Amino acid sequence: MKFKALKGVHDILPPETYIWQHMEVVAKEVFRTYGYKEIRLPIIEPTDIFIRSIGETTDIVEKEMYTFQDKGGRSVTLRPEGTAPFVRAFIEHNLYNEPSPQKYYYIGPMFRYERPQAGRQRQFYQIAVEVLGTDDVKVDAEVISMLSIFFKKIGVKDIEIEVTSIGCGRCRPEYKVALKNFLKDKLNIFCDDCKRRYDINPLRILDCKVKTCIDAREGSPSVIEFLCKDCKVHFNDVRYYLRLLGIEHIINPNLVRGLDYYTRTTFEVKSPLLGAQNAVAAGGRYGSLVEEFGGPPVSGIGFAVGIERVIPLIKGLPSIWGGPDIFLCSLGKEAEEKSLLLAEQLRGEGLWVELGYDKSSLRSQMRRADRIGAKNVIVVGEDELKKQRVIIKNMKDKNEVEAAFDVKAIIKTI
RNA sequence: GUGAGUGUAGCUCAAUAGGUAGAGCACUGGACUGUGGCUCCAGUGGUUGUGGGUUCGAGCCCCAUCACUCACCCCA
Repeated sequence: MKFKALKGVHDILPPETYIWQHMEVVAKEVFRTYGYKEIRLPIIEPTDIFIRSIGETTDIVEKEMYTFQDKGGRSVTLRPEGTAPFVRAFIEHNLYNEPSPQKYYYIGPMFRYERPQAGRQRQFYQIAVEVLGTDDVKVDAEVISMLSIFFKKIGVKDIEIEVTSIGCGRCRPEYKVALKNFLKDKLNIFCDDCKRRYDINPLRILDCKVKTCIDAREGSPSVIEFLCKDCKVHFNDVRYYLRLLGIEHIINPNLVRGLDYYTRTTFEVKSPLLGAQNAVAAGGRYGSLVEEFGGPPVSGIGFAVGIERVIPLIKGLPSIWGGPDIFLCSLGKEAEEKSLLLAEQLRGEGLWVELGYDKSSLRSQMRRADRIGAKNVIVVGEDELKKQRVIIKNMKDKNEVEAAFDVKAIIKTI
């Protein structure tokens, strides 16, 4: 019987784990300079928080959630996204009593029961940030700027930032009506999916890739024209600050977000180098989610980066993948014991030290040292023990020197 | 959930008209009693995804099933 990982769930092995670590280190460092603090959240939550926030009729809730009953009969769900759990925690711990705005980030797995394909798995990882407690447009711009700087710092260049505003609870319904009116008499031209979307989520028709649909929606009203006065001012300010910060971006009124809680600013980072799933990060403002969850009437904004989607965009491995500082070759039982002790002492000094564990010839130990990329080899044999000295060989320039059988002397020599 | 493609060694792939599975890389060891990379040699490793069927005989043909991949839907 051979066991396998579940469909859409992957092991992440070295050396890829080094890229993951690198990405997390860079993210944390960038976020720190903006004042973000880490928050660690459960990956399992009461089912209701997702239904209430993401939206009852969204695909995520209708067919993609890992939902089951626990032994106490509660309906629980592996989180399909992070904002709802974050808002739950924010309110539960009264974090709005901290100085405003509150800035947090979290890193971890999300779960969606979907058919896997390039850039999509059932367990996937996100690096996400959330800012609560302010409506200030500068934050919208700053969040997008931080995201762009993060990509720059990890060396991802082939990306485009798309921004739009989808209005608020007042103006969006008006736009929906106007859009449906415009599309109504052309409905027979559209593909089957779009016909279905017309009733469920007409905004999504704007995102359809079918050529006839693209032509048919030509001249449709733009969400931006329908923004109410406040939303319009807000969006114009976002654009102003993005320009001020010199963030290259595209205004895409057809940008569609899948989650119901978004209001006003939404944005997406795409890469043309990826497959059909080309969004590497996405986010937006959520104006009333906190209040709907029983918290104070504060607005929030955040984004999530899909780690698996960014990985293929990072060119080459960071050079942290080196070899051991020292490889100890030993010959004979006494030498093996002395080497074991010496290794522990050297490690205590912060060095990466490997041993030739299996009794084998010096040749074979040397070969092993070479294969794993050891920088130095120390030979401990009978002669050396007798003289209480060791031979240190630099593997790169092949030079050999002698040193006293002593940690300090060895460190000084290498 | 829908559609298409692919399944042979750890990895990349061979196997002519169906005749009983091979190479390179990797790994381990040797040539070189205590010195790596190069070279040469050897070894480990496969019920050809699985189960049926056709056939004297199936990696190859047929059916089913599973897995993986890509795309749709949808999304990070």
